[in-house]
Amino acid sequence: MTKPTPQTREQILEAAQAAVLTKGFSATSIDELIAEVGISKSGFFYHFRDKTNLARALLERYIEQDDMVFDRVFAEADELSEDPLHSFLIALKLLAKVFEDLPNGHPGCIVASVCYHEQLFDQEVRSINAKAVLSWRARFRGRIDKIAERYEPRISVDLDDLADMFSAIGDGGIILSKVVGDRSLLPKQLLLYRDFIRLVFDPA
Amino acid sequence: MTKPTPQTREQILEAAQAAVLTKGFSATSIDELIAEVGISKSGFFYHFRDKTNLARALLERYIEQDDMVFDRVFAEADELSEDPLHSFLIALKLLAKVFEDLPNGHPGCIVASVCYHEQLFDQEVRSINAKAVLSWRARFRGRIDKIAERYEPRISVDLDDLADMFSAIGDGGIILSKVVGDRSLLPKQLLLYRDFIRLVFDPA
DNA sequence: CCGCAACTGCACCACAGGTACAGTACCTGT
DNA sequence: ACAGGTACTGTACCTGTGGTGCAGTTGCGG
Repeated sequence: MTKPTPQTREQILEAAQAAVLTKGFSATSIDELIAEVGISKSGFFYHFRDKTNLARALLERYIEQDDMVFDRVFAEADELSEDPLHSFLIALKLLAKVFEDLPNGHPGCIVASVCYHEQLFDQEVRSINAKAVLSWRARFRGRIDKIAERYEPRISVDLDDLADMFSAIGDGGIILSKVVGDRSLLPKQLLLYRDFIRLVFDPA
Repeated sequence: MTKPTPQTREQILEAAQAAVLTKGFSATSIDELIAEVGISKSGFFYHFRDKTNLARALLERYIEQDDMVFDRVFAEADELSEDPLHSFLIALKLLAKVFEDLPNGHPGCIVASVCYHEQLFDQEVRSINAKAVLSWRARFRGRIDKIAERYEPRISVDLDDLADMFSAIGDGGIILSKVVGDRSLLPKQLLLYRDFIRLVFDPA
């Protein structure tokens, strides 16, 4: 802990993430990463046993960062309202704003990228990926449960599906934004999800 | 036209699509494709100038097949109801059923795959990809416009965003299904989009 | 001055993508 | 019957680079 956490490893991961999200995992060469970071090939293999190990680290780091954003946004929203519905609606608005403020739009979701490379990785990486999506479901399901305790839904909906819808809209919105080249599309989709939640639960 | 359309080319594309969707484009080798189809390397290069050319063909073929499904489903729905809202709701239900009936779930969306490989391809491929998403927007926007002519929306929504939401839910739902390994998630998400449309426009 | 973390340098191989061509089997129009 | 196109096969060859192993080095904390 006396060490400031080896930053070379972090630099490699940062470079790898950007490359993987724009060209795919296999097309991301180790040579290119070490050139960008300024280390030797052996230096790379000191930090990562092999390329698959890099993939796992990349995925775990992405999920961790993602969770931190969610934690922060939900905490902030909870401070602004005690009501579970209003807090959730505030959180979604804050989240939309976070994505809107990213200067070049959302760079891409590693979970989605891994999904479209699944046969390249071992069972463990795929299982980490699945666990991440299920943890998002659990997080949103928890919020929605508390909303449903207080507000009668206007239509009958499965609450797991409603929770999953966030992940779907998120990953789908990222793809939309990237493909069309319009970074406003992701936040707009999140706000549409917010409208749906409001229509389902808000009696007003 | 007397020829039954070279089926070897189609076999290559079929094998390539399955491989690309599960391992990514770069990890899909020409050697592996020709082994599966049972042709020689020269045979491959007779059909495709290079690998990029294969990618373009793959994308164009996917978009074409996708459009055909949409055409069929919307035509079927139009026969069942003259009302634009009801026809749209029927179409979404039919579409959910189409995906539910796929024995192994949706194999993946080439548009999304290309999106996560963009730097690998030239401007033309990326432009084809963007055009596909915009054509989905136009298709759904057309339907939604007709609904909005007859039904006053319960909340104020941007109709382009509402149209885009289908693409987002579709691509996001595919990822969800693939990652969690539950093929029911995609159709469930489509039905949730249907619920949203109903809540927005249906006065009942 | 020991020992560990964090590297560098070098050698190596398999294999993928791609090129170049010559040859062949079959079908079609004239 | 034969000219010519389509749809290939076979062979040879070249380049780049991904992935790996391992021996050696540097610098810093204790």
